[in-house]
Amino acid sequence: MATQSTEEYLEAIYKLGGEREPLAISVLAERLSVSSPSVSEMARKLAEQGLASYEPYKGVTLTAEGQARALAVIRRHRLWERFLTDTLGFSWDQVHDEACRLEHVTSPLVEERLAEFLETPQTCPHGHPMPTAQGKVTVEAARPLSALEPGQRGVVLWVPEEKVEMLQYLTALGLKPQATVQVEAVAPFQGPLTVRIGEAWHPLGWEVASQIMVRLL
Amino acid sequence: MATQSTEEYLEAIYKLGGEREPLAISVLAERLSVSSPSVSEMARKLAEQGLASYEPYKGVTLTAEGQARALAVIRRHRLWERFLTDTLGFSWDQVHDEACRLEHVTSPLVEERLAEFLETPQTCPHGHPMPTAQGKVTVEAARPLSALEPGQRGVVLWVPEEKVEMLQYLTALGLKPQATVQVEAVAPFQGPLTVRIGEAWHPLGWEVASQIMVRLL
DNA sequence: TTTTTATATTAGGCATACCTATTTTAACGA
DNA sequence: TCGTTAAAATAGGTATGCCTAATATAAAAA
Repeated sequence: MATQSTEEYLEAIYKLGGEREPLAISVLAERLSVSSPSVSEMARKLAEQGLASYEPYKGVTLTAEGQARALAVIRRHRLWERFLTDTLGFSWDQVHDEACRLEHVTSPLVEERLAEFLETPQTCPHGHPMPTAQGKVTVEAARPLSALEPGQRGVVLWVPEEKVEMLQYLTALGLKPQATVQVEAVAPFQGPLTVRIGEAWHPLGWEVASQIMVRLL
Repeated sequence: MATQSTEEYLEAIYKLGGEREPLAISVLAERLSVSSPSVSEMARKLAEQGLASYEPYKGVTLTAEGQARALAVIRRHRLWERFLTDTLGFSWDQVHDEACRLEHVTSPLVEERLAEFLETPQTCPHGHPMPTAQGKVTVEAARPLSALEPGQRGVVLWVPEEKVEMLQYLTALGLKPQATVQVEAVAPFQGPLTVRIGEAWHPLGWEVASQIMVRLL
């Protein structure tokens, strides 16, 4: 049985792209707020358990089994987020931390019943796609809002889920999944964008815009 | 912050009566399925943290703070049990183990919203009373079904929550909270009872009957 | 090619929460 | 009162998952 800590590593590796290509130890350490030696050690253990492949100095990559485990955890996380917002009435900036704990104590049976109760949601409240119970996930082709040219419009697909202050800011702007946003202007040198959401125009820092993923209209 | 393990000890001590009088180390060890030395050690730590008073060879008792913590955990446990049965449709024999894990990862905010969503339930599915958010609990005066004389009737108040097979057996008998049961006969020497539930008569082992708590009618 | 620098690993420790084996305590019966 | 016994304490050890400090590696710059 995978420990809570193991699940957190698998989830982080997956989200940082380690299901595709070797992920640097330092990147993982940064994300999990632990030291590099701790990550090295865990990488070795994940490899021992067949959940990751790991070559010293080369980084860590999930095996098929590791990916499946990671997606199961991510599915539980996103189901709980939906429950917390849709059923208990939490705002989308409150639910990530709660779900981070609930995801590790959820049996497959509770996962299944929860999904039924929520009527099989297709995304989390931040727009990220829901992996299926079979461990598949379909990620829609997306580009950052910052990549749009002036005059182009996009539909928001997803936003970062773990940044509380940014989520509160995006709430104020109305920048949530399904919202339509038009880029009116882009300042050079990765400068701020001017975007229109509904009838309102807003300046938007490039750094923020680069984290809002959209589908081009 | 109390660890998960700490919470489990507090909960077990409370349920075994250690909120009233010193509880023997061996009783706690048996309940938690750990060795006596492990319990001794944790008893000392609980005392250090001000959650229990502990005198070697005398047993362990919860302090006011320890009781409050224990009741908070028990409240979360019972709220999750209600959620799992009432909202997700689990049977009452499936929910204890799930709730045992969920109870340790539930913030006060989730606890509060969950209670609201469930419309402030007064008991768990097994009939045990719900502690309030303020850490108070009212336990109705009860006696075991085995203490009734032939001819006496009682209303089931609560049954053991953690014994899966017994709960399945009680389901078949219809012996659930609020059910009325009449004792028709009691065999001597702690022998089986004959009880009537609705129109049906059933033999009932004394050991089982002693764990069904009722209010005399 | 050699040196520098960033990154990662190894070495050695710590806290938690368990364990078994051994010793101590307390209570009870002879 | 003394010896026996059951319960609980201490002693010493393990695995997990962290840490810091020191060392090794690999990649980039000189």
